[in-house]
Amino acid sequence: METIYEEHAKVFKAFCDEKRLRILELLRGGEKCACVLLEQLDIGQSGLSYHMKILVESGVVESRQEGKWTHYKISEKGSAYAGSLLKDLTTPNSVMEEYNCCKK
Amino acid sequence: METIYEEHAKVFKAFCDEKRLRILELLRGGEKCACVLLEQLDIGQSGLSYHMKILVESGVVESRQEGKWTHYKISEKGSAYAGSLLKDLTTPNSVMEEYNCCKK
DNA sequence: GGTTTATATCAAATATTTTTGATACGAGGT
DNA sequence: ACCTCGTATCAAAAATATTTGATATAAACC
Repeated sequence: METIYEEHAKVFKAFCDEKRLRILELLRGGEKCACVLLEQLDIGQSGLSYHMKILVESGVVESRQEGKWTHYKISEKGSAYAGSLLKDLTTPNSVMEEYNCCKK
Repeated sequence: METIYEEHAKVFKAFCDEKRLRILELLRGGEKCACVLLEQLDIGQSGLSYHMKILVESGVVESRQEGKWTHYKISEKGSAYAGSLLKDLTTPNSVMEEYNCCKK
């Protein structure tokens, strides 16, 4: 089992690595097959596979199999979820009472 | 010097760790002094300091010194920036031409 | 001046992530 | 069937991140 924190962290892992940000940048240009990503990035095949797995697991990227090729694109739904999660995580929670320990 | 990718990654590091997500959750309840965070979290003093530094550097949290105490709160501006950055990083870029190598 | 208290920084230990090369698997083509 | 090609997975190495305890710094109080 996974805590809710780990689950949330997984979403943002997509954006925490230079290589993955480069991949996302390429995918902003539209769906790409792994071979295109491979030739644009300074990265090996197994490395790409590793990062694509993290991206897909974050929900921000979705993959589509076509014969032996895998195509990747940014998931609108997943991105929207990440955005609204970020908003949730940073929006003041009015239910909780404000209190301070150490105001003199 | 830092690449734009590293700079962006830094922002989202705030959300990629369980401890930091817990801290953000506490800060959603309003500004907190480090001592309050320390007693709520299962974490040592230097560990808290380490995570707060990452949070502040991400821009999502801001700190305020008051005598010997440090108070932390979620930065509205920083959070908004993170949100819009996330949106940018996942929004299709119409300038770039779509192309695929391997459609048979 | 000293003492106490809150926080930051350092260095070492530990844990996690990323990279790399080898191998396995599965889909097409022959 | 075999061969090739694209991808995933594994295990080991390398790189980073996190935790921990010790020490340093700086503010407030005596």
